[in-house]
Amino acid sequence: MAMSAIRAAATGRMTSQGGLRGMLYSTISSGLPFAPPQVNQANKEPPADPSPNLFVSGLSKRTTTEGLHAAFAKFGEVVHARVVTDRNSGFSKGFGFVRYANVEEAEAGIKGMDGQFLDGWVIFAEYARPRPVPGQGQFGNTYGQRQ
DNA sequence: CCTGAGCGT
Repeated sequence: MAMSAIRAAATGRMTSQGGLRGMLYSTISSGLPFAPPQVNQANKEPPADPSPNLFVSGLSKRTTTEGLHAAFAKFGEVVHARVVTDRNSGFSKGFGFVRYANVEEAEAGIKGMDGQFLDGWVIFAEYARPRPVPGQGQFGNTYGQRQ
């Protein structure tokens, strides 16, 4: 019904998956105080390779790791979840990462939480990109890599 | 911490 319209507008997938990410804000208003970041709908960029690692964006500044974990735990076993916060101040950057125990759960988590409301903001969930790598990094710690 | 886009301490 009405939710389907919001769902479609939130995900922006409709028929084909365009590469639009940042497009929605907290409220769907007719007049935005500032112009939208991008209107590039001809961008053909594949989301990412299927992995248990999830990249969640569009989070509220008040959303924390616990809220993210609790939200995604409903669709699968969340091994680890983290909301990326600024190292200098410690405030949320507005996005985070969620790692499921399996890729199927990750897919279920995406389909379950992508375009949904969390803390009053529409969040976007997609597969996270593989990190440069391990061992020779800056921290040299086994924080979290691909399985 | 605001303008919010974006792939991590």
